[in-house]
Amino acid sequence: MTAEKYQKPTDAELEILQILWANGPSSVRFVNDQLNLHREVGYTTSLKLMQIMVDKKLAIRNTDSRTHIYAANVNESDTQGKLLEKFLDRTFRGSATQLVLQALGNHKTSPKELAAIKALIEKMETTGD
Amino acid sequence: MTAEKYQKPTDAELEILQILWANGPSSVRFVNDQLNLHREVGYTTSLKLMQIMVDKKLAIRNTDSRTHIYAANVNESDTQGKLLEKFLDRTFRGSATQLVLQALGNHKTSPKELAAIKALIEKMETTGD
DNA sequence: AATTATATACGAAATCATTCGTAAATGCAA
DNA sequence: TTGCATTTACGAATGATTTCGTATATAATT
Repeated sequence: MTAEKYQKPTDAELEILQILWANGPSSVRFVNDQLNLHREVGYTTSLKLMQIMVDKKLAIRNTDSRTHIYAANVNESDTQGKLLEKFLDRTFRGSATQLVLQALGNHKTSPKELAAIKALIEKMETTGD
Repeated sequence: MTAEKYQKPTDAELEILQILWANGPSSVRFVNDQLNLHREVGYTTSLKLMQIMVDKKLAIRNTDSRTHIYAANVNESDTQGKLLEKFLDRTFRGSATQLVLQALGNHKTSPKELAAIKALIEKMETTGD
């Protein structure tokens, strides 16, 4: 299996993308250590996943040195947007409003964050028309 | 496999829950017809899924008549909340704010909905302290 | 140089979700 | 009653994702 078209990351792949997004280009060892902060994952498991991600073009790697360095090859907010789209349809029948109400209702959001969201809404209210 | 502890619905199960939530207690035939409005699913596939859902306690069924009647056994907004929680962690590293900004940013939300969200935020701003 | 540690490659096992074929039971209609 | 349609039960095939064992290569250490 080589050269695939654009594919959405699976859960395990997304977990790795998060690490690459947060930390920049990284070795398998580093990514595996990060994963193991939360749950147990074997080294070769992480390696395999990251190789698959390269195959899917979700990541790229630099093989100059013996320790290959992997980097995300997809944009964080684009990816989030696509996943959100699907989640929204599946879980909230497409109602962004319902989702937002749930998200704000269930989580204690700081005043500062609330203000930021309100600001965005107000901007949308004037611009959107 | 009988009597399981609380489990999250899979994608296919969630699709069926949506139908049960929207339409109330239903037969397999009805659910299968609804699913087939969108995509092709065999009758026994739907049946099997719904049986699994009973096993997982996601649904209950009434077997009085030959045609069993299935009903959701989990609450819609509770379920949405749990799924949201997981999605939020996986995709937005737990930042509800980021998710909300994406959700509002990407989808054209009507002025009425924006107003509703703003109202909620304002209520939270006064209550929350 | 020999040993040990660390890396990649690869295939295949394990797990989980989805799909369906087939058999058996039940009700309905001719 | 006989046959046809509809239903449930069950097991197993399929497919996708995740996990890991083993082989091999490369570098570092003694």
